[in-house]
Amino acid sequence: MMTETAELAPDPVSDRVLRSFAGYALKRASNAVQADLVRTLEPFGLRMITFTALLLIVENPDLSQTQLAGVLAVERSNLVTIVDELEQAGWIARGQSPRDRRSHALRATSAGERLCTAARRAVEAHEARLFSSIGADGKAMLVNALGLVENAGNKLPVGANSGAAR
Amino acid sequence: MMTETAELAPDPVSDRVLRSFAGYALKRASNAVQADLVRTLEPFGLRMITFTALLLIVENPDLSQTQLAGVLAVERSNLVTIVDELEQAGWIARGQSPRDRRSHALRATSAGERLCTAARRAVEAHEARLFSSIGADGKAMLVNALGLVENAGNKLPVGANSGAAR
DNA sequence: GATAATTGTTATATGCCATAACAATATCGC
DNA sequence: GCGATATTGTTATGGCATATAACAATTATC
Repeated sequence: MMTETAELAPDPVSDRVLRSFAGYALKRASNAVQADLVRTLEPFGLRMITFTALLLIVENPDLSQTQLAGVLAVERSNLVTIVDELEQAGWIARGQSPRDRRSHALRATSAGERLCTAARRAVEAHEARLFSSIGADGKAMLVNALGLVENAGNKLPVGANSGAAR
Repeated sequence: MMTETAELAPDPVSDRVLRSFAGYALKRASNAVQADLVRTLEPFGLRMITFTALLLIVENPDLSQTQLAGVLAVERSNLVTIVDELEQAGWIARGQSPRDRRSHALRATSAGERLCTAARRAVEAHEARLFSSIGADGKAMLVNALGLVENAGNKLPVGANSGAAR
């Protein structure tokens, strides 16, 4: 939980009280991993959201914008500029859906597929670099534990209406 | 890594390709924990950032805004409205620093200390609820592993200049 | 004493995210 | 078959978080 603290300041105040919360450790680790991921993707001209979108389009040719928005957990209106960015860079194309003239069929271009392959390798190297410190067994346990914690977080107390976490 | 996916859509596309990344699990768990924390703090009229600020002020009476901004990892300019919010609610007060007329000495009021105690208990219950699924040993291992991953994420490759993760 | 740095504040810009509204199109119910 | 309803993608807009710049008052340094 909580906001993350920086590392240096005159007369720094301890974040020891925050470190008693596992949620704080979770947030700090998540932020560090994301910051490293941002640095990893920057040379490819990709942001996290555009890399994820490209990867999903490569893996699911002809998916619609509504489907992509769903799996990315973003509003359809906010997906438009994400898809625009990938299209304008020449990495994907909006095709006509054969069954529904309202829909686009999103496909990666050859350039997009090549970029995706290269970026995915870089992301896998970023993951290997960050998670090698805890070993393969440690990583498997971490991912398993995170899944349990996520499920617990998404289970609401009695009386609360369910909603997607963000 | 990556953006999180929602749970329901017509013809949903699988996020299986994303689940191969541990960073994705990390982000999903972090988002679920944060969403639950937001729900936990809402009845107290606190946001995550204001709860953390209040907790730090309670634990460190007379700290300055610059110190608080440092430990919260926010810009001094953006701390102003956070402190305003706590002050206007009557939970903290900006006092004169005895040694430096530029500085404020931030202190919690009695009401602020009581609110902090109650909110902290609720946050501890939120943590217990979310992390009980992995047990005390599992939680300790998780926090340890997260620390290692965070450290690896903050270690930059040779040639990169160091910067605070966010 | 002059200069530089610090503290807190204000102003501003940008990006992200949410909501509303709409045209074109598809589906549903009668 | 037709009217009502829903869906898809887009545009517009507002709020929030975050970053940067500039400034006055004050402190620290040389």
